[in-house]
Amino acid sequence: MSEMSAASTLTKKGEKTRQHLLSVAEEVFGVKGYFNASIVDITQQAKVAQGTFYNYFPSKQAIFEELVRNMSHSFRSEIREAIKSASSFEESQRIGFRTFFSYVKSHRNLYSIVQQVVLVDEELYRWYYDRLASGYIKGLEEAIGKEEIQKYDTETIAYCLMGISQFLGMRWVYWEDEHVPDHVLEDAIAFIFNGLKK
Amino acid sequence: MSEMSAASTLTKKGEKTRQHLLSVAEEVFGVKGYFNASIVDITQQAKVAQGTFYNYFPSKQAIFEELVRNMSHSFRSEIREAIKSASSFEESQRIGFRTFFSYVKSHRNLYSIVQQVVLVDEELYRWYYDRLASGYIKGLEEAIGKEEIQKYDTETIAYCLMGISQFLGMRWVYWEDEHVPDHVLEDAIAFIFNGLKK
Amino acid sequence: MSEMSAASTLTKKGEKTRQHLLSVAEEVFGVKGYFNASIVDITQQAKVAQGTFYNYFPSKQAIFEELVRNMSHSFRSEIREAIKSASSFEESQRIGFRTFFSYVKSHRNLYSIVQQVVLVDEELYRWYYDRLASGYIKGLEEAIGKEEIQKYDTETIAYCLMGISQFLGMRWVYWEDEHVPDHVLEDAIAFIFNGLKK
Amino acid sequence: MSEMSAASTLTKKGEKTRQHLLSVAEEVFGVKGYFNASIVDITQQAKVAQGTFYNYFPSKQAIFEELVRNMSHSFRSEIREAIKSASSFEESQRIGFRTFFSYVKSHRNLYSIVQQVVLVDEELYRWYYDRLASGYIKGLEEAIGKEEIQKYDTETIAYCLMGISQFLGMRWVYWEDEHVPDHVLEDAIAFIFNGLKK
DNA sequence: AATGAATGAGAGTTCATTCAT
DNA sequence: TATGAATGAACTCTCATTCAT
Repeated sequence: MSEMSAASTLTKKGEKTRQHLLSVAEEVFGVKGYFNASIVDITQQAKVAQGTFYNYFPSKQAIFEELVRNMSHSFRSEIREAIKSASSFEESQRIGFRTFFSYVKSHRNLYSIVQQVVLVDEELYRWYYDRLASGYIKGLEEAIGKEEIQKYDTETIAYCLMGISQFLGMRWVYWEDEHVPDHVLEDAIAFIFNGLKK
Repeated sequence: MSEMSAASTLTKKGEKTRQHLLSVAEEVFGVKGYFNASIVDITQQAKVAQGTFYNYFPSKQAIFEELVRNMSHSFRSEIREAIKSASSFEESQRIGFRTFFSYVKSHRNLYSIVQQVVLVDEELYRWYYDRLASGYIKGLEEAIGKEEIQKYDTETIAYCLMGISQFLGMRWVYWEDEHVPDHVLEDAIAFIFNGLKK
Repeated sequence: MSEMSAASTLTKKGEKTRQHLLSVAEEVFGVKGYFNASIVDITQQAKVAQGTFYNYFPSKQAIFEELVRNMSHSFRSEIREAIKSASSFEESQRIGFRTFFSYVKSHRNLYSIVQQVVLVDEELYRWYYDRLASGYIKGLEEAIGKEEIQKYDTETIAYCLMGISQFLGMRWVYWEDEHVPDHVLEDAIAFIFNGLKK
Repeated sequence: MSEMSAASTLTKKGEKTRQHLLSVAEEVFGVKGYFNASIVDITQQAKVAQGTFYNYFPSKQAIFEELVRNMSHSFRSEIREAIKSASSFEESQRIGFRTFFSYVKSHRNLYSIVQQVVLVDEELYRWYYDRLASGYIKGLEEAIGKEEIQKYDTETIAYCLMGISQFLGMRWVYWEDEHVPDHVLEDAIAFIFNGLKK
């Protein structure tokens, strides 16, 4: 439940090992998938003994969940940071989308991991999208307050927007391993703004 | 009907067993997930011996793939049938969405299975969405031809629409096990049509 | 125990099926080996149902044993026939060797089967070589009686001769799938006759 | 010493377990045969868990092959050692035969294993006899050089000699579980020397 | 803190054989 | 006579986890 679980005290060396395992696990899970990846895969690639893994994480599922939570935070904070300077709802959306896709492009493994959460821990999966949605909802409510966009049910639109970015990311970044082409991004954003504007 | 030939000849009894296994597998995979479900789970629930399974399917993955292909067909043909009578693009979309959600509601397990395909066989996963997308694209091109909607890149919009339905289905049908509420459906459709109209 | 086991009465059609299975089994066992070959391999290649097999043979081992016994007979009778006309011990040996190697060359599968007997049924294995040895012994005793060769322990020499033909057959026929080269055959025979002559 | 590296590091305890498994496997394969022996047979007799087996050997075939290679080495080095002191070709042959038979007598299981190699891995089988043959050939060439024996094709004679020892070993040591009787050994050696001498 | 040996339940799959039709 | 559906025990192998050092 706590986001920094594990042991109460860790020496510097211990902390380093722990982080190393997390980063190796990110790659292994991303490439092989949660179910096809084994603890041995992780420990071998990390060049530690199997037992070492269990000094830092209580189970395979635990390290996976920690990765997901980490990703959720880093991803959302990156977006938050990026749209800080935006002066309008439209601009913030545009920046948000771009950031999302470039994040996905450079964290392909993490993106792949999210898709697997549903099979590992449904609760966590819902948590992940709930948190993500709440960011969207806040933005939408503000824009509605300022009468920048139509008065839709914000949760509905939030899920629409998440669906759109997820599927465009899947189609271009994940399948083709390319950046989402500009004309695609422009058409998608045009579609969305037409859909939202008064 | 089946895309994979399997055995050369199947008696009536054999065909029945095979269908029974398929239907039990649908439930088991849907509930437990592909990786957590075992052949024993399927054969026990189907009340046949483990060996019987392998008289009809060469592997666990094979039966899973057949389920996905079956679903792809039945789902798309149901939609196709439903929107036959629609007199405008708008009406066909509205009917299409409704049909999608009611299909998901009554085939919860199949829906859950699709989400897992990506982890089992990525090729099949792409095949599934490619086929689905091509249906959307055809409808969009027609509507553009008739100048009912704006001239967007149709593939982009197709993936947007698939993303939207997927996420609304996930949020209300899959998580809450309810029908998508009317106000959600209406807002989503309004959003989409505003987005598309000239 | 009886060499014609199976059913008491067989129609013509039944007898044909039975022979067909035997001949297919010879190939399958020869190529894949007893343990790697399955009844399905045999019935599929013979184009009959699995159940049909058990109408004619009580078990996998039974058909294998019948093949071995058949081979033992046909092989020995071929040799016997061939050396009938020989006018001296030396000539009969020379003909015997040639016949052995050409038999092996044209019945590669049967030869391969013999090598497996030891793992399937040790008793049968000993029976096979006992019978073979007794032919050699008879010939040797005769030659000793006629003072054509030295007075060795005939069983010992019989096993020496069987070992020699077995290993030469293995080396040239089985491994290279060629006829035993003439110079090999000549050297082997020279070695043997020097060894035996007074 | 081992030709296959297996794990990167093995503690003393690990090495002990590994050797124990090898020695138990030798007995199990020797008694039941490769195909009739299961990993469970080995681990139960070794009193370790099934999983332990796979900590040391990647597969059933791998441990079998290692046994064969070990045997090949130990057997040949024992012979080599034994005939070191021989002052003539004749003496070395006599000692070699005796050593062969006493090796077989005290390593009945290993002997039985060799007979099975052909069914498990034909390449390994040929390797085994090639190596063995090359020892014989070297001895024969030397003797020919010294004009101690006739000028035969050495490979042919090597296979003859291997066949002879194999079959005598089978007949007396393997089947009767006795030492090869002296009169058999003497007759065989007489036969061979008559065959070889000038 | 780190190791790696040991575990054992459970996985997917094979196959000789039986039996009702 | 021929069929092929059904069986279930047995197989090889995997892997998350524990524990003594």
